[in-house]
Amino acid sequence: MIDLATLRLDPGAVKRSQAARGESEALVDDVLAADIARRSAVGEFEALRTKQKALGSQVAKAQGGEKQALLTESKSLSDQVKAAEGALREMDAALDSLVLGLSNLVDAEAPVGTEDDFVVLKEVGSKRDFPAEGITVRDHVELGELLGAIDIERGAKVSGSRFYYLTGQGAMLEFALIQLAMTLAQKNGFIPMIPPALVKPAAMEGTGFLGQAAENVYRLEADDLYLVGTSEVPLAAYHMDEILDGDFPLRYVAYSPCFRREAGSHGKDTRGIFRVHWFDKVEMFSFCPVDEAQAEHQRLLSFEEEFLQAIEIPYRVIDVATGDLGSSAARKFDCEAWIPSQERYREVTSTSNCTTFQSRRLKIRKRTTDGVEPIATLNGTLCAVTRIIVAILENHQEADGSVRIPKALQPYLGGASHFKLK
RNA sequence: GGAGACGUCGCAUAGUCCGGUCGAGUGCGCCUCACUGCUAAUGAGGUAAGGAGUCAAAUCCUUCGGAGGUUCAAAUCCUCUCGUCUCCGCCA
Repeated sequence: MIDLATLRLDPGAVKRSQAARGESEALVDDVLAADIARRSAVGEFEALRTKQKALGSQVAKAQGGEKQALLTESKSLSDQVKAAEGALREMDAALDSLVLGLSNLVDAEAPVGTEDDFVVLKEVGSKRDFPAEGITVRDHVELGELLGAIDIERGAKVSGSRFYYLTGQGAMLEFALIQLAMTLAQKNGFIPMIPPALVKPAAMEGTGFLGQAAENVYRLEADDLYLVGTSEVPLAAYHMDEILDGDFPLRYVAYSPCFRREAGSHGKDTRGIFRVHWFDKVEMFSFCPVDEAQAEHQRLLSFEEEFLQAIEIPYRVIDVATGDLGSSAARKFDCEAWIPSQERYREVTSTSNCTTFQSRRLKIRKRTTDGVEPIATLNGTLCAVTRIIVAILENHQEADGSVRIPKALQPYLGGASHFKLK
């Protein structure tokens, strides 16, 4: 949620942000109008309520005929108060729904433009020259079959398209990745968490996933619960309605399943496990003071890079353009791993600085010497298991279809150096 | 799933039966000041959030788990709901 005080002061800035995202500028004027209407309704209601309260205490003390007269007066006032309160509630609701439609203010540093206008910040690691090694590149589906690591056919049989089984070495690889990710995160000061993957509407709404992303969210009608698409949701909502004390940044790392309907991506990445309806993920989340948020964002990015480097995957980092940011994000960096079978970089991690957008919605603040203030929230992927499996299998494949295990993962896989053919 | 108890300002609690004097008392914690060489102890004062308003104040409004209702008036009465605890049932 945008800060209304800021919006009143500088509506132009909000309009520019909306424009940069390719979203409605007119909405800003609508919000301003609704805000003025609401404030006048507040005044009316409060004036009447003050009167009613004063009269009420007179009623309590009065006797006999005087009391009857006061009661009559009070009765008619009561109707006016109810009407004024009703009007105020409508104004409140109208303003709320308008404000919730506004996306976060984009960071001034973020590249302006649409999806393709991202800026490549750097490329790290070296891509293998497979032809030079005499290797015909196999994609992860083929490798997964040869290794007995991924069973996509049966995933489809049991659950439908975009579902899979990890089997044997594939299943163990997931555990190894999680262990490595959680270990690195803990070393970096994150508190490990296993959060619930089903959440109430307030948590989903508060993290901004019921806006433009709503069509990608699974909802359990019978119980009014949502399946989370990322543990960002339960982690952000963990401190919902709380005023935080103590040391910042407050960092959590969670392992959870993630569920996505992939409604808008029919026909995209239909092969393999690159884009699936369910996968497991290790996600970082940080609560931090506003003036430290940008530095913390860089740190989250560096933790993502640390992980990719540990598993020896060539990648690049992109600064995502304003038009491709989620509604909560002010700025976003993606790490894209090199995928040999596609001969291009593909997103494997993403880190967003949501500034105070989520914390305002979720009513999370931090205590200061004189009062409270909103806090910034940031999130970042540490390991999206399926995509990392794709990257590992393809980048570390050998001529016979076996796959080299990067050193950092070996301790979690019984010290083995390779995934062997089944 | 069944039976019962409970949910109040950081924590613990009073107030609810019998509606107005309750935005709400007390203890602890915390902050400021006084006193003491320091600490402790003691004394005095202060100590929720959100909103309207203002240069800033004053002041006013909202909130007693949540949502509705009754009433001139609700922490207090009614309904529903969520959560916690105890006991029973079922179960990984």
